[in-house]
Amino acid sequence: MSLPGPGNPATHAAASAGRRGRRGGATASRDHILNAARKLFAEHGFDGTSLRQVARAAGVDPAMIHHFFNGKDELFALSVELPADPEEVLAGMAETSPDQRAELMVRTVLRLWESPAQAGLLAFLRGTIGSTAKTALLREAVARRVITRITASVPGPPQEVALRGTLVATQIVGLMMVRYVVRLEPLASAPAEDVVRLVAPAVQRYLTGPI
Amino acid sequence: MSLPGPGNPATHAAASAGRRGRRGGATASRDHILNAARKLFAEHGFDGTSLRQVARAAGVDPAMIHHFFNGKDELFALSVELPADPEEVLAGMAETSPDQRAELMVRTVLRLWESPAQAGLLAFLRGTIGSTAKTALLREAVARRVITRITASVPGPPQEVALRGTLVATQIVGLMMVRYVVRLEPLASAPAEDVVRLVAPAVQRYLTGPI
DNA sequence: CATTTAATTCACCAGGTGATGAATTCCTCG
DNA sequence: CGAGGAATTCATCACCTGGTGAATTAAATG
Repeated sequence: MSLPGPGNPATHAAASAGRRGRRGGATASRDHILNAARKLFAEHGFDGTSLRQVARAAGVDPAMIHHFFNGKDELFALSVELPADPEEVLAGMAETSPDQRAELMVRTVLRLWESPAQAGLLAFLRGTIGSTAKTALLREAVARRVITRITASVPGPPQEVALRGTLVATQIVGLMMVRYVVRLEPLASAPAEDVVRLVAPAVQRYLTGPI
Repeated sequence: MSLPGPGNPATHAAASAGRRGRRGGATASRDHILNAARKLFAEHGFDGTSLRQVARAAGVDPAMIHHFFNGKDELFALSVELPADPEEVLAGMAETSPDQRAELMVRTVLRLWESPAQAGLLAFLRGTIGSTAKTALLREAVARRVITRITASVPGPPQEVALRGTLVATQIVGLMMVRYVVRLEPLASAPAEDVVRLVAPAVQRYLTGPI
């Protein structure tokens, strides 16, 4: 509740319910829609969220969504975009020595999930895991983009390095699921520093330890 | 494709399309429906699967589902039931020494996911992660039932033991997600023995190692 | 054989879905 | 001031959803 940004929705929308035509003053409906969409997509996933729900939460007529955005897909895409550039983050990975990469990875994951991106990430996860088709896309993206960067310049035969990459994924994905999706206590409210101290060693072993 | 059990659906259903009333011979429609439901729920989750899809895949009139089952919820429940009794499995956990429990856990998880229960487990995961309400239920169940069994008789202050439990969950959940839901290679097709050898130590460290 | 019971199909219902087009009102630019 | 464009609402559309009730046919039971 109480995100920063445009204030309480449905203020003049409620005041002028049933009245047609343009409202006075600057409009914030687009932002209201985006905020409501972010929240609802994060809570119920793509299929579980209807445009009418979004419109209701934003205090806005359902048709406005089609006025500002081209249908549900574009709304989802625009409300889910990450604030950090993934390429940039991943480039930083490859530039760090493999021996200290685990700590950087865990730190990065925590920072990302504790930023305003959390709603978007949740929406992305929920929407993606919900269907096999989207899961396949995720698999390709993760395999090609993420895992190769994470295992860059890790010594060993390629097949073994690839295996290390998926094992690292195992630990990182599990951390995200338990701490941010299912929210199991006491891990969910443990300080970030503690989490880094606890799980980075496990990640490091998968990445460069004995196998 | 080609599960064991009742043969090709839609055989006499297709042969007698449009003809009303009871068919000759023994009927297998109930099993056809259950099989189709298992598969579709596993692929698309609860909300992502419609009764009409199930009926189409089973080669059966949609109304048959309501004839054999009491609505979508009962169909889901009956098609998703686990072959192994969770209580029994978890009891076995508590009876094993904490020092060897990690290997047993990983073995058990792999055995379960490589059994016919896989479709049901996938359906359960997809259906559960898709909505916040069901995620909350999952959290309660996991916290109360599973984690306390897993950490039974692990030495240390309760708060620390609880933390260990969630860390273990982290690794186990990540393994399930990467190997069975997202199916990242080469982990997805690695032999079970290799997986046990690779991830059981990490789990064991979380459970009884230094913290 | 007659009666009951189960399996199957069909024709619906009320409600929700994403989407479209017209009508209305206001702001901005000339 | 007048014209055009942007914001807003309303009334729809076609489709899909889970679910119900009746009609038809076969099997099981007496």
